[in-house]
Amino acid sequence: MNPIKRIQGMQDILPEEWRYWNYVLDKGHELARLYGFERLDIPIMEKHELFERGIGTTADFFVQKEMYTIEEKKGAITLRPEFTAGVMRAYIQNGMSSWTQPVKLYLIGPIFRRERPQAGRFRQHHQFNCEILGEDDPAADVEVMMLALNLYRELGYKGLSFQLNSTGCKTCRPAYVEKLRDYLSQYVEQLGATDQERLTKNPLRVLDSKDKNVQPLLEDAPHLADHLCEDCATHFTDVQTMLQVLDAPYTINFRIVRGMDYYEKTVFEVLAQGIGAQSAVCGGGRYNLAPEIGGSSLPGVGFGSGIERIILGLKEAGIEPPAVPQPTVMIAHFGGETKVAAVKLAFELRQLGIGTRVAFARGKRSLKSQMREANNREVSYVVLLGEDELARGEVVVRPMDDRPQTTLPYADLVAYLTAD
RNA sequence: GCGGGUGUGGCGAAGGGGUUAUCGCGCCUGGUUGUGGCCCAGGAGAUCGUGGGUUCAAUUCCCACCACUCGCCCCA
Repeated sequence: MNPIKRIQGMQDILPEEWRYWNYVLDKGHELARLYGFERLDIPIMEKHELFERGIGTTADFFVQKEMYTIEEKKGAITLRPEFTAGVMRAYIQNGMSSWTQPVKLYLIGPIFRRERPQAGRFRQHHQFNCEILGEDDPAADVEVMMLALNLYRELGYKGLSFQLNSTGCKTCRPAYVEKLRDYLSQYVEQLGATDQERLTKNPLRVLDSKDKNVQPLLEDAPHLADHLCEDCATHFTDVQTMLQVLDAPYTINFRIVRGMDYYEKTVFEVLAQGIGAQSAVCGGGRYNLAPEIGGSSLPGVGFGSGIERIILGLKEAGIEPPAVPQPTVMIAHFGGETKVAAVKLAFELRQLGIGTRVAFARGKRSLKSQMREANNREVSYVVLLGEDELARGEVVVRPMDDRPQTTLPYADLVAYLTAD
């Protein structure tokens, strides 16, 4: 029988990994609260149509990333490949427009994309996601950006900066896209097959091309930032002004064009080292996608950050999170009556908040073996309950460091254990 | 979808056409009638990824497949 193995691209998160996870998640919760974001959870599956309409079928993301979709009698359902569309659905469905605006939400959970896995990229990964809904103030853009930046800073990342761009809006983008198309059309011959296809379907994406032959052509390409309408231009300037005041380093990168169709105005990424060939730990921007999924116009801004990638970066930088604390006591016994007493004592200690393990054994088990287990588990004390001790109402307490062991009345045990 | 790399006890590795497949870590037992770490002795644990081919003989050579992994693309 071949052992059954994990599905490709999916991970087990083992106990030793959890100290990293807890470190990151605790900081995420803490910052979210500090910035006034409230937690939202949504289902990991939605109707396929939500993503189809929300993400946009011309988006590379939608076209190339296979989603995990199940055909059901009532229509196709899909494991979420991102959070934003589901958040918008939840906003509309739960009538959040009647709440005090803006609504600030954060989410933590798994995301599924059927890509070929590699370092820093998985088919199931987890994101920490923050969204501000119902607000078009550029200060909101800056707030989510700073939340992300401070998350990484407080975790211990160094040398962080934003890659920033504006993708304009429905008013100014079409005119720019035509200019870009005209410009690029001169070089059709030199474009690769995918870039040629993009030129017709979504010319903006050519700016993001990794094709080394195409990159030189982009040197003199028109920049969207120079063709923004007044509203978008002001917005872009305001964001930059605030980032400067906050001493947040950023680089304007006209090639940042994100993969989802719904972005407008601000788009940004935060790059990090040490996550394989991947570089973005965080991507986000401003959008207005409620109309696509059947709601009224609603501005939003937010980011998603890959938790696995944050952790890879931490490891690369040699940042050590605190260890998960272990129980401090292990109770050893000699079976029979003494085991029953050990089990009882363990529950009493736990009631008092003292982390306790009991040595398990179906039959006889040597004290040596129990001591070895206690040593491996790094408990601070072994409490020994033998026949004699039980009869006399005593316990032997054996500190696992250099201190001598002592025999105590049962009643004095807690005082001894909590003394230091 | 396309390329590269790797598959040998639980984990990490070495090896090599033929006899009992090696080492380290981990695990178990004993040395200590009821006392861990260090040391010593012993022990359990492997269809050498799967299938086929070559050969008197394959875990070793060849082919295919599968899995894992890294990269392209794209993304968190």
